[in-house]
Amino acid sequence: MARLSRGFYNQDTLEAARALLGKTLVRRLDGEILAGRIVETEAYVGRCDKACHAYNYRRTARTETLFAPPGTAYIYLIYGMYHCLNFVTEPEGEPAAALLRALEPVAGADTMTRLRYGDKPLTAYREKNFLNGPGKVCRALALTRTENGLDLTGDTLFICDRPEDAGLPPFPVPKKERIIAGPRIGVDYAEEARDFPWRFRLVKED
DNA sequence: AGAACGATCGACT
DNA sequence: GTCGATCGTTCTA
Repeated sequence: MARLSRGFYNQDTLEAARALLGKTLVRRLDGEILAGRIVETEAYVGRCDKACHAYNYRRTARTETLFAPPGTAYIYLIYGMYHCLNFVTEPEGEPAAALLRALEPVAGADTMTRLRYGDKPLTAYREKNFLNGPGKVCRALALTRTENGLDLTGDTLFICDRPEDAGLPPFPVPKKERIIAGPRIGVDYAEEARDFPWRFRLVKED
């Protein structure tokens, strides 16, 4: 199965965050394949970014994963009850990562729905807000701190250019799409970094 | 040891 | 639009 190699992650974080849009994230869970098309990311760069956990190379038990080799999964607990998944970028020792913010479901939708909503009835509201947030994505993929540090070149969690690269049916890609950049969500405390246009979304053209 | 806070979400007005 | 849930991480002392 053709997946992104370590070399992909070993690049500038802003470039990686943009390049991840449209790619297919694959999660293997109990032999089943869960997958989604990446449609929203954010960049976090420890060297220069006060919103990054590892700003100014701050090294703690939590941020240790950000110093790992590129192509490592950085997963942390936020607000005491949700998790966020990041893809570590840049050469080892440069603490930086792309945060996964949203997916379009590609495979394993039934399982993802159950992980996210249990037996609650599916409403239009829930359909619309299925995978459009970092905590939601981690819930639907059953990712917690247990998976922190996973190697993205392994078999449990990885990224492909297209669903076919993981043996999945093709995803109907919209004819016209563009990338929208804007300020990141939830980093108002981060002084000048709050305004960095480091949030990237893949949106359909009108 | 204690306190403050957070890369969120869903319920509610 | 507002607000509370909930707890690990981090810093202070």
